[in-house]
Amino acid sequence: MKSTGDRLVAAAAWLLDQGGQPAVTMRAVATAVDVSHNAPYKHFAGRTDLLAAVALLDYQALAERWRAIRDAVGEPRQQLLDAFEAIVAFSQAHPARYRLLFGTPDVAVRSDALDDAAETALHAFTDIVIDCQRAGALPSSPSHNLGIMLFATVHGLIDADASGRLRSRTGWADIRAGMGFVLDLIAQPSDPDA
Amino acid sequence: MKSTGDRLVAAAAWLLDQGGQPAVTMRAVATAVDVSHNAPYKHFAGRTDLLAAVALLDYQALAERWRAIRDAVGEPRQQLLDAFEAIVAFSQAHPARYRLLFGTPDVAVRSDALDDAAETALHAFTDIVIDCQRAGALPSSPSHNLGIMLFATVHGLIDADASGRLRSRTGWADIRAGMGFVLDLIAQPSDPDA
DNA sequence: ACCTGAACACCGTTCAAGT
DNA sequence: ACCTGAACACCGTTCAAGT
Repeated sequence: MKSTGDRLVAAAAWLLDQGGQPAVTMRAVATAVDVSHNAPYKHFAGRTDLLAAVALLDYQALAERWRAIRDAVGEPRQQLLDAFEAIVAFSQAHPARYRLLFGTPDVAVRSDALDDAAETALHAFTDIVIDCQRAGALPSSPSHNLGIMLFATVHGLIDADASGRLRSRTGWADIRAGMGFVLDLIAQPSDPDA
Repeated sequence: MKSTGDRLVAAAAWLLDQGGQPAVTMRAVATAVDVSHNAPYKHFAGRTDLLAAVALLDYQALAERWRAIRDAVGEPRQQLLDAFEAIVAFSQAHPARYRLLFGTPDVAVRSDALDDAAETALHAFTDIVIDCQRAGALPSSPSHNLGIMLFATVHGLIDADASGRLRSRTGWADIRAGMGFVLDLIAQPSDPDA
């Protein structure tokens, strides 16, 4: 049986999926777990802390997913496209939770543990970028710069898509098409080591 | 003398700058304008409508700014960097208002008028991209695709910077450095028409 | 037309108890 | 240790009046 704390986090995640941040009231979370409206305060300091707990789990799951993609067999370039696909899929299945992870925080959901988890996730992503560089599918710029630039671009396209400003302007069927466009733009025209 | 409606919009923008979305309560806006707590409802349907009015003005001002940059004398590539600089400066001076324009909306602030204004602003930005293409400073990909991709990337870097995950990972002094990196990555290695 | 005051149904959070 | 019930100071929004 899961602890009350765990059940509160799960309920908060579920409410985020159902109705976004506004739906995640402490009272609704408590009701979903069948405790009194203020029992959550015995497990979390407040609403911000509860949301941070949701974000922590999602960062960890995302890092895990990216590591699994990298460990699978396949071309690095395809693994990078799979990594894009993974984050795009998450952002579409759980928009409010995606925003909690990568959106500019309105209510600052920050902590050292959370920053570490975000760092670890971005590290798993960058590892795939590094594999692409080694395979000659991406230029040999500093990996951290290239990694954060590529992630910034998917993130930007995700936001543009979510706000409806992507499809109408570009003719791209989806964000995947956009990232293919980006990779083609920056791919080495020819492998200098070949 | 400005109308009460205009003064409410100005007060909302000011409150966004001071304390972000949470600070923009209808009551605080009303108090700032010295009217009763529900007078705003005689001018706007509700909080969402008031925020939309702020966003509309900001979209228009941004479009104006980008047009001015394009009309100034100078190299297209430098104008593009100036365009990046303009949006970065706005995001740093008015983070909550920037989020209102380009962040994924938690409370959907949307309307046809707002979509049009956003479209117009992105158009002004893309015009500068087109000038760069004509000057051979950017590849001749479809301009809409290139424009939205470049905007997505600045936006992503702005979010990464705002959440503190930029400087620590890349060593970039600021977002301007990041966009210089991006332009170098996708710039034509040599002008084929030269 | 434009504004006010009272009121309603919510919130997050705190406090004093209960078992 | 973990939970409950009452309470406080807020919200957005609505309604019935006022000028």
